[in-house]
Amino acid sequence: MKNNIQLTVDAVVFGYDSGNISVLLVKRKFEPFKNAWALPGGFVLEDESLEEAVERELAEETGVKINYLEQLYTFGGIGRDPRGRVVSIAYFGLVKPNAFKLTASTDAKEANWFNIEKLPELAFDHKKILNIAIERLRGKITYEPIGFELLDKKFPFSDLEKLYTTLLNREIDRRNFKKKINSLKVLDELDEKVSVGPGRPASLFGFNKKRYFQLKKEGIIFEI
Amino acid sequence: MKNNIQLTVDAVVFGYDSGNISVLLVKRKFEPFKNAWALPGGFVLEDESLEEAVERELAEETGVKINYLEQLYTFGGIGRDPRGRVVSIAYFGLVKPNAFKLTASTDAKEANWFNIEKLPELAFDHKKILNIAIERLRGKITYEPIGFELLDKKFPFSDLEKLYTTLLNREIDRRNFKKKINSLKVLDELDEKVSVGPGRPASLFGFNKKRYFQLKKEGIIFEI
DNA sequence: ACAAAAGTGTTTTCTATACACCCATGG
DNA sequence: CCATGGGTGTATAGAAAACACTTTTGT
Repeated sequence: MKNNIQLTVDAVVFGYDSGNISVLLVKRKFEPFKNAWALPGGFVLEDESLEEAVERELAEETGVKINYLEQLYTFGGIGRDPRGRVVSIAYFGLVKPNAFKLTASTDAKEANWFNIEKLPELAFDHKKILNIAIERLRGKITYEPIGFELLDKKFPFSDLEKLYTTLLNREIDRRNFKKKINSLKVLDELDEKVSVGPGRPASLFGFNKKRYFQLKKEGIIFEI
Repeated sequence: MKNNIQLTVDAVVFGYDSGNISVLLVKRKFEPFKNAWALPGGFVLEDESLEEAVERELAEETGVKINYLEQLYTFGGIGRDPRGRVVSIAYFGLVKPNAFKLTASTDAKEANWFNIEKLPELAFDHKKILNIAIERLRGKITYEPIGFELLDKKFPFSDLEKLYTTLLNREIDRRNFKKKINSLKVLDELDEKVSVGPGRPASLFGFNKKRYFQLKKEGIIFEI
């Protein structure tokens, strides 16, 4: 009954900042695919859960602190790793902009952020995994209020709007969008304004975690 | 880098017949959990894909011919198998009533169908897996026209209606339901009627695969 | 003063829901 | 002839979509 299948985890971690969706990649130090960019990840240890494995690998390889993590899909095709049979459980993660900016500024490291429109060649079948993750992100954001996971604790409403237009790649009517978000009651308007460059200063919003988790539990469909 | 993690697949296969949703279980012949009911499944071989493994195990253990198969979730908790670290990739399957009836009638076998409301104790964490699968089935049927996978090629409209009322556990207005299904244009009305017992004979419907796959590709949301 | 971004309501259209009676057959 | 299940349309309410101007700041 013993098989010789190796088990890995891979993480597709998205970050967002002012109109750019980026994904976290690491440069491979060893063969195969030495020097190619790849999703962070690695072998699962016998005494750790899958989630622990993902978090450990992310910490080791990138130092990025994840904000949201869910299982994406398991890839088990026969020829996907030249070293032999390797099955990989892919995870889908989101980080807040501060984590994002931090690592992004730590240039010249072996980990880096790439705009999802401008990706390098990827090792293994990681391109395929990434595409599935992007699809999931696009899909998920329309029926679950997951977008907040990518924004700062306090954010102007226009950030949220820009996130949706970027991700869905279409214009959104600001008034209708606001109406819909308001109807969910997940946003608390704060007594604080922020002003960046010309234009009227924007109120900052926070999101109401309690209400948010309640909606998630109800499996809310909110169809942007 | 070698780990000692074993990899299995498990299948949650649903069948439907006249108001009953059933799931396919097998009785375990060996320890651990000898004689307990469990999801069909087993170890993945090194030279087969995950889907091949599921289909092989299903054929070996139950003889049931699957009609629809998708990956459900991967379970990798540390203590889930007393034999050691075993990670299981669970699949979600649907069969047509004929396959369903066939095996159901082959009584006294080691494989059997159980109404999802009347389940026995299950081995391992299979109860948890099954619950997640049921959730997925309920959810999926409301936003993807997946229900047809559980019905015969030709079926009276009332079968479809009954499937939905059973699965969603609420009454559905027949006229509104018909309107909604019709608007998807996935049903072709056939020039054939069937009559079972008293009552007006029902027209038979087939479903339009072409249109159906097109909708699936579009990720249609149809919200029953 | 003007350019740039934020903020705000109303009308129209479409979709969802509620609702009840006639039809065709078997017994 | 009656019990059983199949088949059909309309009116109302609610949700989504279309649509443009005013406010506040920086330069």
